Amino acid sequence: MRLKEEQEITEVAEALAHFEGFLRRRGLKVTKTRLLIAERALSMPGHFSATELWGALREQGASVATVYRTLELLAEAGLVRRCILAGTSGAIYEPYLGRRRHHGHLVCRNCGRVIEFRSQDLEEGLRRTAEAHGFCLEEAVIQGIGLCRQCRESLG
Amino acid sequence: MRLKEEQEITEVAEALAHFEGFLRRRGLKVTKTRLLIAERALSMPGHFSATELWGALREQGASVATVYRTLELLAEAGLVRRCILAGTSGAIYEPYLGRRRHHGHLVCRNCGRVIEFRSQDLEEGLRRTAEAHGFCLEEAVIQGIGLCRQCRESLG
DNA sequence: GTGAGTGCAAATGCTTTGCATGATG
DNA sequence: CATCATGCAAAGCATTTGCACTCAC
Repeated sequence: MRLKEEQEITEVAEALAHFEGFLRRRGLKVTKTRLLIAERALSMPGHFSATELWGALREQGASVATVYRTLELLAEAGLVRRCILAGTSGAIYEPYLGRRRHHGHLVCRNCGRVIEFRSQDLEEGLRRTAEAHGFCLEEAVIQGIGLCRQCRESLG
Repeated sequence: MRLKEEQEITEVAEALAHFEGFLRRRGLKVTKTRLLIAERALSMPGHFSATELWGALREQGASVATVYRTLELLAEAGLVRRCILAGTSGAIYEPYLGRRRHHGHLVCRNCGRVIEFRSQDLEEGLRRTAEAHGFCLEEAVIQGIGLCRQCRESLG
């Protein structure tokens, strides 16, 4: 069995290859900057904002504008997901690779903690509901807002 | 059986009473401006942005700042829900009264149409998942992004 | 009367855009 | 070598904040 770290590296590499294919299919250019941004974004350990990603890249010469433009492409390619957490005014993204797909979020409204859970069954239910409306489901957002165990106790 | 319109008026009136109680319980003041904004927000036919609501109120002298401040209170009182639709950069709200509670959204990524569906069963599933993590679920966001029937057909 | 609420305008922060320059196919 | 991508800086919005004035309690 491979180490978890190796798996992740492989996963990111595969995703980058996928991204290259996506760019070519759309007649877009495969540039160093795009690959740089994509790699950093896909290697992020969890949720991140565009500004945070930029912070991790600006020393390498990437501009905010390009970070935003590339995040959009990554989202369209399905490699990154834009998600919505409580209390944040800006957009938050997360890498959306194999092992990370099909999860939902439980966001604590008190401490901001985010708990991830497997959401395949709920997504399946949502898919059926969508079909009943003639709607073709491509992506599911399943999220709960409330209090995590700790805050539940500390707030009484 | 009462007319639908009458029901809605009653519903808004009840919600306003609830809001007053909420304000008093929190030691906040019941002001004309707050009630004005609340009434307009709760009477909105569907989803709206803070700016749209302000547009419907500015002639009556309410300022943007107060609209934002009051929307926050309404959300805390559970009378308005902040929801997340595709493609919008700003926050979108919706009245969240009796008949409208417990629904999810299917958002078409092509035309922007929003289909609402009853989500009680899915919410129940989410609640169980949350409990399993010791999380106390207060609000559920269940949403699908994809293509509506029309766009599915027209895009081939 | 007193403290909270409000309007106003300025500030902030995130995101997008226009344009000249540079890299890719 | 024609185009598309990039960086930079400026513009655009949505949202928040500071402050003097006003109103609910």
